[in-house]
Amino acid sequence: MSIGVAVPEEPQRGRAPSIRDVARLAGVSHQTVSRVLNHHPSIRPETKQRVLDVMGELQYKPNRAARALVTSRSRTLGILSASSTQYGPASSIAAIESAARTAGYWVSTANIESADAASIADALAHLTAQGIEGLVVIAPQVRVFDTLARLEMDVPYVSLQSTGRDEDHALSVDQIAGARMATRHLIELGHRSIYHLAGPQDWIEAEARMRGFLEEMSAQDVATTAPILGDWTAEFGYYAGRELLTVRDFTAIFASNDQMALGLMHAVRDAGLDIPRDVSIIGFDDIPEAAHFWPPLTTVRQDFAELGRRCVALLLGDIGEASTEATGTITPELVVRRSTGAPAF
Amino acid sequence: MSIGVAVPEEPQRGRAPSIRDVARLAGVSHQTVSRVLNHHPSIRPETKQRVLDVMGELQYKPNRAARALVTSRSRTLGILSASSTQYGPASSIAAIESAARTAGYWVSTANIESADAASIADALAHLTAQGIEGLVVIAPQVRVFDTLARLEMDVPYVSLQSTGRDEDHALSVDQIAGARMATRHLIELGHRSIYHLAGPQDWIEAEARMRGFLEEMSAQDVATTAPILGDWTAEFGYYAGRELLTVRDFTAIFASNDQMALGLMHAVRDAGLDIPRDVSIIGFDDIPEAAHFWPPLTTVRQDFAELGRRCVALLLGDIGEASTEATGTITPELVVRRSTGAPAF
DNA sequence: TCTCGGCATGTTCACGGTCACACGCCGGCG
DNA sequence: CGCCGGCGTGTGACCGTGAACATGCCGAGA
Repeated sequence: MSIGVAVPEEPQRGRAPSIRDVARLAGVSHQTVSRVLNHHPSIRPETKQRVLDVMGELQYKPNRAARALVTSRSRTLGILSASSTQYGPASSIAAIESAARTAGYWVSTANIESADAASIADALAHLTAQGIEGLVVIAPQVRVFDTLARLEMDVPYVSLQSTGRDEDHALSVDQIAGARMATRHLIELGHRSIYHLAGPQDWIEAEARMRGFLEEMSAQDVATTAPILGDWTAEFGYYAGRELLTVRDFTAIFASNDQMALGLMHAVRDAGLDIPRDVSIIGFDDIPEAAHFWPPLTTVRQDFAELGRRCVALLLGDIGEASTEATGTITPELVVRRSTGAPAF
Repeated sequence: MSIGVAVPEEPQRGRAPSIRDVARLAGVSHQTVSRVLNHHPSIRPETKQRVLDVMGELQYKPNRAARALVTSRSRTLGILSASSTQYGPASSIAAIESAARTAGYWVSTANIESADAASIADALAHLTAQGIEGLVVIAPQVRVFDTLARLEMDVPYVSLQSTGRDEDHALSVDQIAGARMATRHLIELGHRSIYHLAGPQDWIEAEARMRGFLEEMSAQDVATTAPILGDWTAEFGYYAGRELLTVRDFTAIFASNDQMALGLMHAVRDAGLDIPRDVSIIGFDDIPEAAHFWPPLTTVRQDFAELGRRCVALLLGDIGEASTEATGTITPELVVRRSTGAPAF
């Protein structure tokens, strides 16, 4: 297979039509055209129609750069993302893009490969050089926000978690509740020795899920061991599982995402054990593949798309575009499949 | 968990510094500053240094909009994407973004949810309204290119496959070879009744993989049945598998991507059959999870990142940015795991 | 009837860069 | 000795749009 490039025929009409071209043909001033574009109220309907007709005829399209220059508004949102190849982040990104587009905004993405300060600073510089009006961070947020502060950027940003001080802007997406649901499910099945395979702690979601786990465990008076800090990958889940199984002092594991759960299941099977008879495993996210794992994975579904939409709503509200106080809780949902069951003990 | 917005303290310095501000403080004309910015050769080193110092002091950052306006170059690449939540597309997108950034380009993405013409046209309009200089399509390309032609857009675009006429620009990424490798692997194991679960046919990759399958089958003189056209999802693989198993006149299936392979494996297990003893299954892509499926999936690895990089190189070459004739073949690689074996017959 | 205010529209300027051209200086060459 | 060309720099125009301000007209109120 190959890659092809194609350059369509060039109409050779020098330059794209500007509002002045439209104005000339419509017999009005360029400002009138500008008013039509911006839905100014005081325009006679017939004038407006005439202008619109000419615009259609000329295939006129407003020049974004000129507009951005004069208004000093880019109408662009930036996304700073890590591991954008994973289902969760990718879903949120898609939703953000979609919501932004609906609101007439553009989205520009910068991915970081490594989470070091230089890489973050570089991505951030790239985004701000573009004059983004808002920033969504889907990455190790703690470090990003540090960098953000150090760079003295004055762009409103959202994370998927309030850091505590910005509670007035908070929109609850209750991942803690999701983690508690998962944990409670295991406890209700009769498990008392439960491990938690957490995500990287500078990801606020990971931290929240871990908090939910610990809260529920202590609320139900179940003794708990220190969570294992993972990196979201199936690979890590696999090796962590192998490690854990050398001791095997547990009957269930709550993994912070489905990929790590998958790796765990692999390790458990490798050890010749049965899921869920010997070990119950629960994940988080409900990626589309989870229903087809072996066994189909019990997990917690989150609405990534809704998450993305809310991010955008919040940002735009902050920019002053809309006052959608779209507060309300997105409740995750427990999806019980076949990877969890009562302990054999 | 919740979402938080934060607006950092505003330095209230009215407006960002422009080249004229820099010029004034450096005691030169604004044009000299511009020359420094654009690395013009005829500048005395000491003048240049003075300007650079002032720029640092003022934290001067060039205004992208102003630049784009006067040069009529946006330095932005567009990505039109479908199913960007899948591993393959997401990986390519990330790679494209990274390569573009390195070249000083921005990337703007538009996702389409449904592949209907209206949705495609909308996304395309959004991207062109932004003045993109190049377009990467990761979507049902046939329809996109139709729309592109109908809209008379004059933006260079790349797809992951030459359409045949643009072979001069072709960069071979041999997916046909990959598909042939997969097929040959099955045949060499002794399989003679092999199904192919293909991807949507307006995705050029899907079509190429199917072609590879058919080519190899006929080259090896193995009778073949018509491929089944899927939609890339595990869900589809599962139902297709259930359907196929009602007849069970095959010993192996080549799925066009790993997700569909996963669904197939699920269906096979549901039928109480063993993989690979009763049915061998091979996928395509080698998503990171594939190694942890049950059984670990034999598949064909593609270098999505390299693919993305080449796309960008090709586009920039076409824009005239670089003349990187980065031709060369990206060869996919067969990864043999445990989901394939000799037929039990 | 005169004034005033609002509507519909036009004129001019500003936004922050780049580009084309002009200018003074200096050394080389006819 | 005068002309030419290149170097380092400055001047002014221009890109496409939106905002401030100006203008003419018309109807309402004094």
